[in-house]
Amino acid sequence: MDDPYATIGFALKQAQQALRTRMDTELRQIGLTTPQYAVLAYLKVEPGASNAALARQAFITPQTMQAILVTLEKSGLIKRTPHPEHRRIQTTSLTPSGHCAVEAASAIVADAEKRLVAAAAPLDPQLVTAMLMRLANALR
Amino acid sequence: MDDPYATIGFALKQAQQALRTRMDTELRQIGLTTPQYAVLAYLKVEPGASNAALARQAFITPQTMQAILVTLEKSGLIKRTPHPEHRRIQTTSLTPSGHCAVEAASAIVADAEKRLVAAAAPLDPQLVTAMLMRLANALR
DNA sequence: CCGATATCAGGGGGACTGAAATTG
DNA sequence: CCAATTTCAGTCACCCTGATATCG
Repeated sequence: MDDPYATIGFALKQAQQALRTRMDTELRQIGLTTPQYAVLAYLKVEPGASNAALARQAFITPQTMQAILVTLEKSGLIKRTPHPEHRRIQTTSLTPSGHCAVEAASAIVADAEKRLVAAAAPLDPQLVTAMLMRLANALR
Repeated sequence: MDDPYATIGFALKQAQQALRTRMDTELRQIGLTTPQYAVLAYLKVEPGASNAALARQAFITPQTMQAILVTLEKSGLIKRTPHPEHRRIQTTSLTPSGHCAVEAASAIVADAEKRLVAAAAPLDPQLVTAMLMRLANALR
C-alpha cells in the first residue's frame, strides 16, 4: 500500500465529508443538521416508524436515534404517540411544521444531488448508486 | 424527488458510514480512530507536515486538526518540532511507535479496501476512485 | 423468563466559531 | 500593517456503552 490516497476507502471518505459539510452548511439556514434531515425524509416516506426501526434503518444505536428524536420533538418537527396496540412502542410522524422543513430542505438536497450526478458522468447515476450500495453491504 | 433512498447522496452516506463503523471497530483494537489513522498515514507519506497543511489536506479547520494532533502527541505516536527556518511552524512526524501503529493498522485497512474493490466489481477500482474524487470536488 | 422497546446517565472524539499570540 | 500559523476557550451534534424499566 504505497499511496493510501489512491484507494476507494479514502476517496469515499473525502466525497462523503464534502457532501456532509456542504449539506450541514446549507441546512443550517433552516435549522437542520444532515442526520436530522435524513430522519425527516425517512418519516415522510414511512410515517409511524418507531425509534428502534429508525435506528436500524440508519445503522446507529437506538440511544443515538433517541437523542436525535428528542431534539426534533423539542423543535416541533415530529410528534411521537404511543402505538395503539403495543403501548411500549412510540410511533413517530411529521408535524405540519416538519413537513414544511422537509419541503424546504428538499431544494437544498436536490441541488447537491444534481452536482453529484453531473460529477459522476459519464457513469450512469443509477449504476453509481447501485455500486455504492454494494460497497455498504460488503462491509457489514 | 420521490424516493430519497435511490440517490447518490444517500448511498454515499451509507457506504461511508459502513466503512467508518467497520474501521473504527477494528482500529479500536490498536487504540486508533479513523481520523487519527488518516493523519498517521498521511504523515508516513509526507513527514514534517505542519498543522495547517494537515488541516487543509483533510478539509477541516486548523483548530480541529490541532485537537487530533494533541491527542496523538499525548499517545506518543507523533512528535512535533519547530520548523528550522519558520519557528512559528510546528513540523509533525511519526515516532517509532507511530510507525508501528500505522504498520498494524495497514493490515486492517487493506482488508477493508479489498472488500470495497470486490464489491465495486465489475467496475474498475481506479475508475471508481477517480469518480469519487470528482464527486468530492463538485461539492466544494 | 425472554426478547424487543424505550429511556436515563455518562463519556468521548470530532467538528465548528471566536479570539489571541507569534512570526515573517 | 498584514497574512499565515498556532493555540486556548467554549459549544454542539453525534455516536457509543451501561443500566433500567416496560411491555408482549
